[in-house]
Parts: sequence; structure tokens; C-alpha cells
Amino acid sequence: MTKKVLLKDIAKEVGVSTALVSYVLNGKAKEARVGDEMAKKIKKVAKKLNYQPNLIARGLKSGRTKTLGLIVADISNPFFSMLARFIENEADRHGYTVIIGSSDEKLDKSQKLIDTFLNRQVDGLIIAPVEGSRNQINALNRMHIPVVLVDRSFSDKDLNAVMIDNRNASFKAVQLLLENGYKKIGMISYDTSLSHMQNRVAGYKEALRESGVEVNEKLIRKVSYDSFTNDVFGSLDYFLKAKKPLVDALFLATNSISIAALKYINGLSIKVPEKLGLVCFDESEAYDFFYSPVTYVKQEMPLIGEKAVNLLMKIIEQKTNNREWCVVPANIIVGESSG
Amino acid sequence: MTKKVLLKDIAKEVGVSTALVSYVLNGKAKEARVGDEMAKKIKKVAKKLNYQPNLIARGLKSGRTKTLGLIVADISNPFFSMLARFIENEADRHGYTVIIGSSDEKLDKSQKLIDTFLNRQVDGLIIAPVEGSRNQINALNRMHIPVVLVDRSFSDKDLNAVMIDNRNASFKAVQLLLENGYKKIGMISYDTSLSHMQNRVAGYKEALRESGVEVNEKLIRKVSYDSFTNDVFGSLDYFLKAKKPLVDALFLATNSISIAALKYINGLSIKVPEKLGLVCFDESEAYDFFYSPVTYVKQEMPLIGEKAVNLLMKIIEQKTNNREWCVVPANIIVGESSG
DNA sequence: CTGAAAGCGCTTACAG
DNA sequence: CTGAAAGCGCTTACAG
Repeated sequence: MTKKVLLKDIAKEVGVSTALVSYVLNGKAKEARVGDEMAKKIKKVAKKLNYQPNLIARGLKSGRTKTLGLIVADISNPFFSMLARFIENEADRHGYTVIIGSSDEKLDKSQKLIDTFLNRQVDGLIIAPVEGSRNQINALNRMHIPVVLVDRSFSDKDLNAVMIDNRNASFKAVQLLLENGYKKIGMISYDTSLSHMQNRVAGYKEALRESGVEVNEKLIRKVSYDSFTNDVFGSLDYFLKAKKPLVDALFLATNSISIAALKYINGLSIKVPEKLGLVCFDESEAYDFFYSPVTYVKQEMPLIGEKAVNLLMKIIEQKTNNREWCVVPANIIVGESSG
Repeated sequence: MTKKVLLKDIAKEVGVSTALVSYVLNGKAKEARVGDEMAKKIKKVAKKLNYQPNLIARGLKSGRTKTLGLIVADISNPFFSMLARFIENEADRHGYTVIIGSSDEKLDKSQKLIDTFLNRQVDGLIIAPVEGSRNQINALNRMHIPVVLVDRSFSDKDLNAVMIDNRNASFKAVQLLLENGYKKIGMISYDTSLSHMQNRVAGYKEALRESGVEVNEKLIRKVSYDSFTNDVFGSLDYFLKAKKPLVDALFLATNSISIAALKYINGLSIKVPEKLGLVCFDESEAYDFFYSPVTYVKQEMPLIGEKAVNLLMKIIEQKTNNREWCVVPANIIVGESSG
């Protein structure tokens, strides 16, 4: 068993105090006016002994752990695992490590994760907030814990957040369907007050209005997170199983809704895009394999991850006190399902 | 800003030493023979003040951080994000938090993650090892760091590992193709010496031999991790673009290979399963949407995650010194692509 | 230019 | 049954 090398081992070997070693190894040689010769010597010995600082001890003393907490709805959802990957990459570039947790869109799990992460003294949090968790975020703000929201937020803008322009993305998606001649466009979204869904619905409505199509609230179906597969199936039955289908096109507001819907539509006799136009949201390996390759709204995940970490860094380093609302572009990838 | 409640705040309020409080809150009231009354009082005050222990301080003192490090090849690969999710769940059940990193199958990244995690004093590691990382694992063993390998291992069994019976799973997959009348079965796997691929190839060969089919090494193509998409396309050209196709069925050894292959096959005129039988490995949202729903080998991810964490717990708690090689079942999910 | 010392917030032998 | 005290491995004002 190789014994762990400590600061004092280096100090002993060089014949100085641990303070000197600490200063040098933390790049504060100048601040502490340590001699060049000495600094060089210390660095050399540290390297020779392969010194690895105990980050726990450093964290306890300095109050900074160089750790970020990331709370997503479900790390096994490809959208979030992609996001996590890019956040991990960017955090690493800044010398930070990421702890990840899945909230399952549940308030209590979200709170439990926040508590765990705070007890671990994370320097900041990146959170895809759960519906109704505004209090949890407020509490973090009161404690002056740096927080950046991703993917969604609450309606007011008094928060740090990074996300796409959901309204515009949806607007363009629905506009595309309208341009391609579809008249009765339905939408399936999650039933939540969170900003991303609200804005996706708003963009849908805006596109219709701008084309002079009256918004029919019955064509907007909201499914519940806990029973979304069944709810999606039910919505499709509602839309399509009448004698005369209520819609000739659908805008599906997330990847999970889209996958469920595509599975169901696969089993129906209705043909995409001839009888049913489709635009989905987010990416999925499945989209290209649907018999009519799917048109979808693609979020720039690398940018979202990068911006979120960079914004958090700025807050942690106290370079900003402003609330920042950072919007990242989204593009429509046109397949065949949109006509 | 709500001030953080410390052990000594409780001690002061109750009028005892921090030692007592620590014992009681850590469930060691009996060991330390603390009075029942006192214990109750301490717990009550802790709850009232909403005491949250500083896990960093505890970690420094106790040497145990209740943190696990997880190193996967790529957290954005659905296989690993699923695995991560189940590991996260099971770790949480044991009161542990998980730090995740992606090695990209690269030795240097793997080493860097190991270093980072050790500097953060993780209590143990779960690793999907990179090719050639045997030294890294050996070094961890020498330092007596608890380690459990997942998904793959090295050929010798002197390690703790949790994975499926890759040989048998592949054997059954190829056997199915043979039973369905395919004669010339090719295989695409990764070019690696790691156990999982070796065993998948071994199972493939065994199935052929048992049916009296001679193994033709030319029908086993090995693709490189860094250029696998192109390599898979090239392999398919090799297999199928001759005047007379070299194979009438394919066994695809991972989800990423399968997705790439399915995309390419989608663009060819050859029909699945009539002219080309297929069995893939792992799950993907895409499998069900391929025009001929895919037959695949399904790994029991929840079990793998659970077993890996439980084995690691046993090692951390020193309940075992034996090397354990834990094999989890895998099943074939029969679709239409296998004939 | 360098060192002695306090302290981060806990845990845990030890003494009584 | 309970408390005083040492110590985990660092960082950082402070003194010289």
C-alpha cells in the first residue's frame, strides 16, 4: 500500500513549513513573496513524490469544494444525459467535478437532492427545476448559493437561467406545418406551469394566430408526467379515432411524448405525412427510423451545457450579481414527417 | 441569509458537549452510553434547528465520504446513462452519493478521473474499464481502494466485477439465427481485448461450432471505437456489396454498432429479415421503429446497477476480501429482424 | 522572504 | 453517564 503523500511530507523533504508548500502549490508564491529558487525546489519535490492534494481537507478549510451539483429530471433520459455530458466537460475545463441527481419531477426528491448537495458543500448548483419548486430555489438564493436553472424556469425573470427560445422554436415548428398546408394542428404537451411548456404552447398559438387560424383549446392536450404514455395514447385516440379526425397534423412538445406518440401512430393505419403531419421536439435515435423520418426541433446541447457552467462560474467568482437569462438558439431539422 | 447550524449550536442550546451530540446523531448513543432522556432532547433540538451535518468535515475526520465514483465510457450513451441511473438509485438507498465521469475509452481520461475521484476521497469506485487499464486497476488494488468493475473486465478473474453472461447471451442470439435457417452469419464487434467483446465473439463461435458450421474469421469484423461509424459502414459494404453477399445474417455486438448498422441498412435495398437476419445487442428507442422490429439481447440494467453497488458496499464495509465475479442474466427479446 | 499557529466542523479514543 | 481534547489535511492571516 503506497502511503498517501501529504503537504508535510513535502515540507519535511524540502526543509520548510507546510505554509510555504501550500502557497507555492496554489500559485500564490508571489503573493506570499516566496523565493523563486525555493518555489522551484518545492514544485520539483511535489512532482517527484506525486503529491495529490486532499480536496476534502482543502474544501473544509477554504469553504470551496470545486464541486457542482446537477439536478435533472432523469439522467437516463437522453436529453438530460446529453446535457450532463456537456456540463461535465465544461465543468472539468474549469477544474470542477459534477455530482448528478435525478428528481423524477418530484418536489420531495428535488429537495432531498438539494439538501444532500449542500451538505456536501457544493460551490453551486445547476438545476432543471421541478414544477412548484420555486420555494426551493428562493431558499437557495436566500442562502446565497449560486444557482443556474437549465431547460426551464419560472415565469418571472428574477433568476439565472439558460435555455432555448422555446416560444420561437415552437412558432417555427408550427409555421412549417402551416406552410405545408396542414389546417388543423393539434399539440400534445406536459401539464405544467414551468416556462418551457408554457412557451412552447405560446409559440404554437402565436403561429396559428399569425396565419389567421383560430386557436382551439381542445386541440391542445396536456399529459401528466406520471402517466404520460397512457395519456399520449388517449390524446391520439381523441384526435384521430373520431369518424372525422380532429387534426391533420401534430406538434409534440418533448422527446418522451414524441416517442410514445410515434409508437402508437406506428400501429395505426393513418399515414404520415399524407394524412398526418408531425413535428417533434428534441432528438432521439428513433426519429430517423420512423417510416417517415421525423422533423424535429433540435436544441444546441453543447452550447446549453457550456453557457450554464460559464454563467455559474461567473456567479461563483462573484463577477456578477445581475440575474441573467441566457437564451440559446434552436433549429428545426426538416425530415419527411412534416410534409 | 440563514446561518448554517453547527454541532456546537445544538450543544450550546442543550447545554452539553459537541461529543454527546455527535454520538447521539450518529446513532452511537448506546455505545457511548448516553442517557435516554438526553438523547431524546438532543434529537429534538437538532430537528428544531434543522441541523444538517457538514459532510466535508465528517469526511475529513472519519476518512469516509459516503461518496462513490462511477467511471463509464460515455454518460450520454443510453446504456451507461441507464446504468448510472440504477447505480444512483441503489447508492442513495445506502446513503451514498455518486460522482460520474466519462472516460471516452481513453486511458489518460480514465486515469485523470481516477485521480480526481481519489483526491475527493471517494469510498469506492465502480468502473467500466478501458482497454489497457489493468495497471490502473492494479494500482487501486494496491492502495486498497474498493473497486467493482461493471459491464466488462479483464480475462483473469482476480477482480470484483458485475456483468452479464456475455458468452451465453451471444450464444443464444446466434443460435436463434441458426434455428431460423440462416447459414452465413457475420458479426461486427469492437476491436478490444476486454472481456465483454471477447466473450461475445466466443459465444458467437460456440453457437456456430455446435451447429456444425465452420467459423470463418473473415465474417468477424472488428471496428475501432474512434471511427466506428465509418468502420461499421465499411464492414457492411464488405459483407453485402459483393456480387453474392458474404452473409445472410448479422450479429451486432453493441447498441452503438447496431444503430450505425441499422441506419446504413435502412438505405440499402436488401430486405430484413428475408435476405438479412439481424440480432442486435442492448436496447435502443430505435429498435422498435426499424421497419422490421429488431431482435436484441437485453441486459438487466436494474440488476446490474444493484449488484454492483451492493458488492461495492460489502467491500467497503470489509465484509469480504474475496474477489467476486457476479454474473447477471440477459435475455433475448425476439422481434421480427431475426426471421 | 519564511514560520508558527489558528481554525474549517466534525469524530472518537480517553479519562473521569 | 458525560466532557475535554486531539486530530483529520489543508489554508491563510499574522508576526517577524
